[in-house]
Amino acid sequence: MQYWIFKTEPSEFSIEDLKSKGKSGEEWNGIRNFQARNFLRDKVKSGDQVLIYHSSCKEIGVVGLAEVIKEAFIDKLAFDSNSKYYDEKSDPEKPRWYSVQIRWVKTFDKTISLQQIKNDNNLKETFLVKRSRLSVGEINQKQFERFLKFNSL
DNA sequence: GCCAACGTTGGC
DNA sequence: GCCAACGTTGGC
Repeated sequence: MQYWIFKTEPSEFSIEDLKSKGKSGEEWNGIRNFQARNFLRDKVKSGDQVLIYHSSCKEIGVVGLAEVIKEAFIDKLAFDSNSKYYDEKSDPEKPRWYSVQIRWVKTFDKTISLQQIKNDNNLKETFLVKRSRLSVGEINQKQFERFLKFNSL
């Protein structure tokens, strides 16, 4: 079991949008950063736990939990010239970008704010603080449990 | 809306 | 393969 944080702008796609997709979940697509892509393509596995983080919004922070229900598959938006995620350099014979499927598990009662994360000795070591441009990143079990504990406080 | 940080591109 | 220029992210 591995633990991840996926970032999203709630004005584009929020945890409530994910919740509305129900058990079949939603494709996590549009990731256009190579390191994040490598995680999605090579490391993220079915059953992995995913914390959802809202960025570029009023209440920045970790807002809930999801889980992976389908491992890496090709992100077809890269081939759609009408999509904002179109990438002319992605060759259908040799796809560049990948998605995974996740489904909503729970929405936290209260957002765990970036400020709280920065103030926590354990959580301040996460990529949310250290590598703020990365949109998909791994956290360890201890950090994951710390997030859940924050929620239950 | 500003701007610092930083990932990506492309010329050499 | 270096690195300057460029574009984007994301907190404030």
